[in-house]
Amino acid sequence: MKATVPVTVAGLKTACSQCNLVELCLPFGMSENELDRLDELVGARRKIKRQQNLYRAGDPFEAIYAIRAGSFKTDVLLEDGREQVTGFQMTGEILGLDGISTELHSCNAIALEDSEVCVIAYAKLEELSREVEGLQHQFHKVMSREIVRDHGVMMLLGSMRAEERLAAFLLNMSQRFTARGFSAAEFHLRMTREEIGSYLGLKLETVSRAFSRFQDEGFVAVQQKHIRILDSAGLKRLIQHQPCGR
Amino acid sequence: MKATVPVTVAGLKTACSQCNLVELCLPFGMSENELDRLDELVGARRKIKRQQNLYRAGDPFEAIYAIRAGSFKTDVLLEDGREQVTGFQMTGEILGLDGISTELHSCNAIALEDSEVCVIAYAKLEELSREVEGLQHQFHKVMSREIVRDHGVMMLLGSMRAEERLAAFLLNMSQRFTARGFSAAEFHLRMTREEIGSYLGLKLETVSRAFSRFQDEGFVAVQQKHIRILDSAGLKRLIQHQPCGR
DNA sequence: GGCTACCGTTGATCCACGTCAAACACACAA
DNA sequence: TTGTGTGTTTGACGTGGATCAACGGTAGCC
Repeated sequence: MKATVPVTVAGLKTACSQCNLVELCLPFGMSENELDRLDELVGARRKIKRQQNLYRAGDPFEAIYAIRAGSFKTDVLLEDGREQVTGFQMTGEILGLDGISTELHSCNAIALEDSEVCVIAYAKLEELSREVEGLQHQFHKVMSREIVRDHGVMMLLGSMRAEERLAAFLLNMSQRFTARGFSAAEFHLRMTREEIGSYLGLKLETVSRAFSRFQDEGFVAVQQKHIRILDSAGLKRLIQHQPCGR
Repeated sequence: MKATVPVTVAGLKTACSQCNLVELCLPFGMSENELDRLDELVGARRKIKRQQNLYRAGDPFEAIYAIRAGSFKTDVLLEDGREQVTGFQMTGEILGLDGISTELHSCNAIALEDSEVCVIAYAKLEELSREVEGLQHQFHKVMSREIVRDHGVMMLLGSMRAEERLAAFLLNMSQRFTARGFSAAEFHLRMTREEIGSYLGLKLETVSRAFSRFQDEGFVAVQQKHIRILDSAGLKRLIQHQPCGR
């Protein structure tokens, strides 16, 4: 399929084998031979502007997406307009797995900044993963990891207090930035307080107050979306010692 | 479909092709030929007594499990003892998918009643699903469905009020009993109020009060764990019209 | 059949977080 | 520069669900 796309320099750039996100993404753990075959898989790239949808709930499912640059949120909407953010995704992470089950996407994926994704035709992925064991295995791991992550979010939402949730969120972001070679202590959040709140099951005012409290306590320095973590051990302590409340 | 496969008594007992749960379980959508091959896959069965663990967080992951009889809960524990129930599973549903990502189970699976599962060696499943397209596809659907389900739970936990959560829970249970040929209106819950509460992010007293309220309003008749749904439309209405609260 | 432990219900009170409201900060356009 | 809009912070107040406590029902077990 990639051969059918008129390719030049742009085409070259899509090669997974050349991508520095390999170790975060689908190709992780694959041998060089396998990686070469993988390059067949990734067709086009697609640029998504800030605030635009990569896909919407109800869209027919045809492909999954690997984030090459930028970041996204996924959310589900209730008919009465309530929004639940189900996740924030960064480079190297995979979007669209929700669509496999019904062949329709079940949530919305929206770019938090101008972003770019690699389009992975799903039919082709299934085909290739029947031949390439490493790909099959890694794909299963990616899906399973999403399930485990979701269970962690349930823990957050079901059993933790507001400040614990925010602390867990910040530590998680920090860890993911680290994995991408950025500072663990200082980063820029691409989402609003309202989006954080929706993800954490809190109102934006509560998120804002928790940020202020963390700042007062010396855990973090907050300047709008710019976060500096001053005492990550303190944040970790916060998570375990609080009585629940729910 | 069933009639065409001649099997010995011993074979009968494990054969997926003979199982009346086929249309709820992994084999769904597979052709007859494919089903025959599937019978290679399901090794032993295992009986689990009420309150016993099928597996625990931290156990090495080797197999996934299809519930043949009975029901389970899965939960994750925080170090300080807080429990979050991440799901309730019934016959035909698959347990253990969380283990693929790290090759360790990340949650506990506990039988809510004396139960029996089919043990599906994971290595064998990967192998066979490289050969049997229908199995591969169905397996992916099962994983994806779990992800979608989890997003629904996040919606519950993050954006719904106590009574909405319980209404959604009851409707979900009803729908799943229906899919298994049981009454949609009358069923027996195998879990305690505390477990329901943990799943829904509520305290057991709140669950109990919500049940009482539903009974007062004529939505359901509750007698301990025995539930009769009198007005499912009313429950559905409850879910959409309430202002949020969080 | 009666004991005992667990489970469920209900009431009174409390508090974490939601709601409402006002002010501020920053970005971008005219 | 001023305006306009979106996002953030902070305060005052209200409330849904947690907590604490007492009691009643049911099931498992001698």
